[in-house]
Amino acid sequence: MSRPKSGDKRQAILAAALKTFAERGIGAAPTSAISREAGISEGSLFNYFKTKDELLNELFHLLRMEFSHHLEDFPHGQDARTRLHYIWKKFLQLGAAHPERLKVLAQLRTSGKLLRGNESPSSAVVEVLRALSDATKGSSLSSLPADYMVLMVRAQMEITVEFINANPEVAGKCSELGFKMLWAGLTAE
Amino acid sequence: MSRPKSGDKRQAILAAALKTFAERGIGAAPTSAISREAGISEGSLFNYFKTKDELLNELFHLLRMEFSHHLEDFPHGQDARTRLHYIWKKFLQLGAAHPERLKVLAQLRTSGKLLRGNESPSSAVVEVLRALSDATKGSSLSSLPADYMVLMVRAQMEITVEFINANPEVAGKCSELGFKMLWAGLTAE
Amino acid sequence: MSRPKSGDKRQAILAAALKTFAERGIGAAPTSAISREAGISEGSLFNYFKTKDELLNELFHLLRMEFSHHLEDFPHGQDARTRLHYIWKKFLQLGAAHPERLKVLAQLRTSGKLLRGNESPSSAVVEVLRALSDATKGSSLSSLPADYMVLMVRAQMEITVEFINANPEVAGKCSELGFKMLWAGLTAE
Amino acid sequence: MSRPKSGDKRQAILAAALKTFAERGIGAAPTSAISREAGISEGSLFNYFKTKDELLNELFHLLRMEFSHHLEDFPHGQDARTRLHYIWKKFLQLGAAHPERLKVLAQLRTSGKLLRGNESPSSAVVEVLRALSDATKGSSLSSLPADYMVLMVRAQMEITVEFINANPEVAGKCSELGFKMLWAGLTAE
DNA sequence: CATGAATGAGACTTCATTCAT
DNA sequence: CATGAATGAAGTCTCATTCAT
Repeated sequence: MSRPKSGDKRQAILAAALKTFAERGIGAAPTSAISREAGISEGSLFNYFKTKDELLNELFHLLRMEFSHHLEDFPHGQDARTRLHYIWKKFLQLGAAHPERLKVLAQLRTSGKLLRGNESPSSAVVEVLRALSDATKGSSLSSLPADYMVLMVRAQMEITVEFINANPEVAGKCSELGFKMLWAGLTAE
Repeated sequence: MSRPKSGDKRQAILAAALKTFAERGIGAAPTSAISREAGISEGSLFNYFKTKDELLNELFHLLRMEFSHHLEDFPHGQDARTRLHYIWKKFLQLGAAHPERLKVLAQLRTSGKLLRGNESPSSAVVEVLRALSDATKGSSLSSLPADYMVLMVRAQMEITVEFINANPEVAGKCSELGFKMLWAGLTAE
Repeated sequence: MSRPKSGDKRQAILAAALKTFAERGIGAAPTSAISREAGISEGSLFNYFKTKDELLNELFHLLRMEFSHHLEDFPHGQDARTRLHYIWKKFLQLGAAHPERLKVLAQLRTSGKLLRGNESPSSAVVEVLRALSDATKGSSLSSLPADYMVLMVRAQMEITVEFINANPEVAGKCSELGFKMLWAGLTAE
Repeated sequence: MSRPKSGDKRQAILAAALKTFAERGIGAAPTSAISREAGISEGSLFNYFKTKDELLNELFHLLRMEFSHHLEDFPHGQDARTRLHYIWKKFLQLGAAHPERLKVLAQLRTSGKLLRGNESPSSAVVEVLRALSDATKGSSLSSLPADYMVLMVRAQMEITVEFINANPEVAGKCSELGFKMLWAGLTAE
């Protein structure tokens, strides 16, 4: 991570990148469009991010981190289902409020530009891991790799957000029954 | 008479595109690299595909179709679980045998270059729909949109393939327990 | 000039070239479009014309010659004004009937692809020369180069045709008064 | 602050385009040749002109404007013949001094790439219009469209320049008698 | 640090021409 | 002779990145 030169400007660039990538797709978003959107000069962008790839990686990092900021009233003491349900609902809320974030995250993941090391678990993921561990305690599923189950959960949440954004009229039903499916799967047997 | 436009060459281009996209990512795969890989001249590619976008779409179409060709001994008469399990296993087998196919399919889906009409359900999807309809009959899940459930199933299969390719040592366990999770979710209550 | 292989096909190509050039402009008219318009294969065109430039030159030649075919009832015995007026009217008639011909002729002249030798006077030009020579006999204008005056006459006819095609409602007036101007100029003093 | 976008460079590009178009024809003049001639990189050209077509249009505009700059001692108060003769001579002078300018202007006009709005009359044309209006006052020619007569005058001047450039030894004669023809035509009757 | 002009390596695509069939 | 697939040079334009100011 590079040392901030002007935190504001750095944030502005990342926000501009998010917006531009969401609107035009990563491959079709020139750095010039990002800097214009950020209100800075073309050259300045490269004072904050050495290359476009570095910007991509830092944006990816930021988007993953941001989710954790929304877990402030996480119900730490409660049972696994309650905790997982909390994360599920938060994820869906954020997906509805900022559809572009997930879209860009998905693009970034398939872009082939991400460096290793961006994959260290965020605090949200840590909570998911704990909840999953509790949920599957004693079941045969507890022998599955934790990473695998996290991916599963994330995939189901992402699909649900995507579908709801495309079909808002079924938001309630998908949210409710989607979680029921998820939980039933996790507690199989 | 002139040299006939060769089906072989067309296939060679599609295969070269698949390979190049898998290796370098769609956005970073120039048509020149594809034609070189296919062993033809740069101009020839455009005798077979008017545009790079057209090539993308036809490759997408091909990859989707190909999966259906592997369903020849599909157990039509059997119960829903058996039929879905068959598709799950086939998907995992193909994912293991041709990891690049799924990677490229995912890239194509997020590329933003696909035309409408490429989205009509393949015969594999039709079977999934039927199996899901049978599986959820009488459950509250039957009120979920069919599209949503198909996306769910696909997502879970893709995640599983991806994880197995990255961690081959847990292939058996993930395949078995992954399907158990999926089925338990689908038959909730 | 090359020996005809199939006169019909040769004519078809020239006609197709005329049409295509008129519709799209010489620079934007690929040989493939011409051969398609002519109903032959792309390669065949080059059996009749070694290069595109050769086709251009032969078309130019043809268009110039064709005008002369329309002078069959040329009033050979009459006075200079009558003869020149005959040519003026014929030129305007043909220009109205086949606007694309003049358009293409002008394009060919400014294309920079014409070989020398295409400039030998057509029989129409010969008649113009004679009429001009008679008209200026005894005037100071007779000391002007004959080529210069021919160019002048042609330019005035071309401008008139072009203007009439763009403004058909003033065809009669421009035809009549345009010739009056021309003749008055030629008989100055 | 950055290097300012230099007016000089812009002029250099326009001059290079003029030269390259004159030498090779518009259609055969690649932007790479223009930028090389201008002494800049291939990409830089597009910093000054978004498109080759834009360059064409701006060059056309420039060439038309430039002519008007040479009318500074235009004899405004004098009679129509004097004023028209002044324009005739200026046109011939400039045609002799810069033969490529007229060649390129003619090419641009027939290129089919000019935008509307580039067609508003230059100040030179305005003066021609006034002179023509005065010259034909009371004659039957005054009923001709003004545009038509302007085209006529321009065509005669262009032909004369072209002929003189090809045959410099008759420059004086063509200039003098050419104008006599023009004027006699305009004042017919 | 900010700026944006300059760069030049490619990207995609077109097209005249050739030549195997 | 006819065909049209194959070619590859060339064309226009884009864009990440650099660097003079």
